[in-house]
Amino acid sequence: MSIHSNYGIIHDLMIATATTSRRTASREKRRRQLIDATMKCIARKGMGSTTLGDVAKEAGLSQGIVNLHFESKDNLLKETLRTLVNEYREQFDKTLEKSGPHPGDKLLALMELDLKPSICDRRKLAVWFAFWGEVKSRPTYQRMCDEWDQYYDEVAAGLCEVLVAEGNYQGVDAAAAAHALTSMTTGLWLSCLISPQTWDRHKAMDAVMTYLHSVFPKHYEQ
Amino acid sequence: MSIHSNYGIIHDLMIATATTSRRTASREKRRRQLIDATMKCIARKGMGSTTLGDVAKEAGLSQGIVNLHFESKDNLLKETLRTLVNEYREQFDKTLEKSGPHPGDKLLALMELDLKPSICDRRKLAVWFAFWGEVKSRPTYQRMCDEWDQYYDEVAAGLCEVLVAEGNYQGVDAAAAAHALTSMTTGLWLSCLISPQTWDRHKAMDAVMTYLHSVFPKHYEQ
Amino acid sequence: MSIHSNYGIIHDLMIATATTSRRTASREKRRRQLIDATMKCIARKGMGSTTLGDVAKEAGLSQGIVNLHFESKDNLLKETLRTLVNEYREQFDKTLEKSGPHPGDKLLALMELDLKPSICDRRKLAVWFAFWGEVKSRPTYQRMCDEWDQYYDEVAAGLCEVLVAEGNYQGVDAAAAAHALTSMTTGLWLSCLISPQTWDRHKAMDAVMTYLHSVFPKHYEQ
Amino acid sequence: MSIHSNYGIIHDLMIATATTSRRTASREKRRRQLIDATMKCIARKGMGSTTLGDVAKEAGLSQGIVNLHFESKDNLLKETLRTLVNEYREQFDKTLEKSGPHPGDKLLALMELDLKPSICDRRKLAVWFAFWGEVKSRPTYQRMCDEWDQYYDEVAAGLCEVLVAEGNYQGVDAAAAAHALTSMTTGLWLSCLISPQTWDRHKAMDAVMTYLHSVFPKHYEQ
DNA sequence: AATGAATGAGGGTTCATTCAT
DNA sequence: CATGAATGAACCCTCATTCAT
Repeated sequence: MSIHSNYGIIHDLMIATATTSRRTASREKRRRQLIDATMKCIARKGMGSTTLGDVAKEAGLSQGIVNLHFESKDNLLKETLRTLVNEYREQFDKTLEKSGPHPGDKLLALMELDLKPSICDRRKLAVWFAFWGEVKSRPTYQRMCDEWDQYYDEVAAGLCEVLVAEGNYQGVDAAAAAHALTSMTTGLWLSCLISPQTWDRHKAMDAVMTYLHSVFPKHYEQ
Repeated sequence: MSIHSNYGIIHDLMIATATTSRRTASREKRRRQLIDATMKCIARKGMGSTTLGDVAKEAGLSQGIVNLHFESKDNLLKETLRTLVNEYREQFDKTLEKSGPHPGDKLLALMELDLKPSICDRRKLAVWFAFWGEVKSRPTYQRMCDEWDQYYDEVAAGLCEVLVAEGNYQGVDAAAAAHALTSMTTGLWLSCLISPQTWDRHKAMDAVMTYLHSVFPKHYEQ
Repeated sequence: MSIHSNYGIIHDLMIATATTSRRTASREKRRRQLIDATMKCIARKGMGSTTLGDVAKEAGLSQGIVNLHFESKDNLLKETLRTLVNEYREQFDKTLEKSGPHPGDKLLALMELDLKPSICDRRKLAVWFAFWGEVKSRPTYQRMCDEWDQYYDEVAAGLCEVLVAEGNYQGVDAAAAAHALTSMTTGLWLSCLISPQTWDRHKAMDAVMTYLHSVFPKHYEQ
Repeated sequence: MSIHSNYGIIHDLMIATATTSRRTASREKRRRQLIDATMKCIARKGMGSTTLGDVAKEAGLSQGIVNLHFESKDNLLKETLRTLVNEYREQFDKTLEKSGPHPGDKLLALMELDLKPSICDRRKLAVWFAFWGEVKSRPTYQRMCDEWDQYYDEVAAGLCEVLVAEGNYQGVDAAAAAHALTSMTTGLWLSCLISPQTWDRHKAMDAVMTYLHSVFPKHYEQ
């Protein structure tokens, strides 16, 4: 499968936020402001303890504001997750685009992205894990996360395939290797979240490099 | 560091449940019954939507029962996490003990444990992720998870060290490799939770084997 | 008491709407438009569930419009009741004026008016009953309804008096008979509202005729 | 149709309240207490302005009590209407049973019942009208009121039929006469509600007697 | 030890009202 | 005049907790 295939898998995730027009500009800005406040609250107080009052206060607005713009708390959370995913995806795609032309460069760039300060930040990670913690009981969350994961995996698998072919690595299942890699970042995020004193982005990057070097020794130096 | 060192790191996790005596036997049984019910509810409804009423109903008991045995909901959840960790630890230690004598066997056995049906089960994983989702805002949860992670990492690192030494693998940081491995299982769990139709325990095990084979080729066959 | 006396009893009910001038013509039109929308909403959703938002939407105008024209919801409702009463009164007076010259004709015409489609319509009746349902706790409503009832009763009593005198009906209390008659229409309205499948205007008219024939056999045929 | 037929028409209205048992005795008592409080509040403040807090305070209990016993405000109101109807029906049936054996006696007794202090009381009437005011937009209320009305009408029609036959009244439609009668009480109730200074039970009774005397002169004296 | 009725604080939500545009 | 975003009080409802039994 080519690296560039299936980039549109989660295209529908974008639709909802695509309606920003001149007339609704301020409306969209408000929504974004509230979503940002929501993330901050979730990071600070946890999902279960985040009330609409907290969100409103965090945004410097009034009680009823969330229901005015999102109809319900449920919807606010859904839109927050959607934004979280879209934002990540944007950075993901931009990274894919701007990184060196070689698949090896791209794969490394993606790993670096995952461990960049803007992403591998405890506050942001807390929000991701908060949503993942509800995935089992919230089909909507599951679907959104699933779509994104599929996409990420396919891109990573595509890149690994090229590496495997290029390096003529014997007995390496590109898809499995790719997923091992993407799984690793999730696990490293948890470490950063749970053990911030033991783990940081740099140690995490070391672990990733160890892996890359082991699987694709011809492409990645120690 | 030896494989068998520091087994006592999370010893204090055990204290709370160690007071089981003849006189309080039924009390402990009730507590356990309620904790089991709590896990079921969290898996089914999510942490935020699990009420003490739900737990009581799930246990087939009456409304006030939780406060009678746990004083507060907060405490119930804390004890639930403690139980979750302890239970995992017991299986972990037993696996470590019963598996083949060679560190390579033990490492593999631990990986297999993580992907066993009794552990890599969506309902159980949902509970883990539910707690992880609150880690950032609940120092108590963080501490419990942290202690456990430290332990797991040290054991895995100890095993990897032996492998690295034995295999004379050049440029492999045993600690990093070990953590990459433990991180991977977390990520694979998330995949199983989020994409049950795409991922299952066996595909996850493939990813693990790919990794082991790449990092420790002399110890693990494809 | 003459039939034409006391027409001015509820004269003050008119004051509020009497200020229509050229300059405020459009203002009055808007008010009327909103009052109509209010009635429609009350009929459809009930008084308690009718919000200013509903009214504005029904009128095809914007949220704050009602407060702009009526200052408060309370006031809107008061004006709605006033309009309801005035409208009925206009038809009442016109009927009284245009019907045959004989009191017997007039009395019958009034009864027919009450059971005309434009009045004995479930949507309209729903509005009347909605206000009557609040009479006990709203002195303003009570006063408006009371004034109107007094007027209606006096007119009806005046007509009946003439009939009693003319027919030399022995032992008939004109006032009581009149009130029995006006009460009947109220009850028949409730039947039309509650049991639209059982009751309609024509059956109701039969009941009225049965009564008229019984009390004033010389004036009304079966 | 015989007087005694179809007494069971609204029998199903009774079912809901028939579950009073020893074990639920206190529960039923609470429900009744709350329903009584609800009626008082509706009479005093109106249906739209009656909050669950008002009801609880009126009952001398706490906020959440209503939802504990009735699940929702909607349900409380529904049960209140049911109680209102059942209570009336009980008095109705008892009156029918205990009154003199002759249909003429029974019909008169029913009219007297409607104008008795315990029924023709402004507070109680306010509750009836409050529900009638919502009938159009609440099918449940409509159905309950409708069933009751059908029953009342059939009984009254049955009694009138006997009178018509006995008195050989020419050209009197028993059903129409009966309904005219029952309608009248509704209208008289409204008069008592709206014009308490002008109307009272006794004047209302005069109107009823005027009617009875006019329609069935051989059975009722002036 | 266990029940389950009762409490009351606090949540999500609605909505009359205000006000900048 | 008219709009519609914003406010914030007050509602219904939930639920952890208490307590009499």
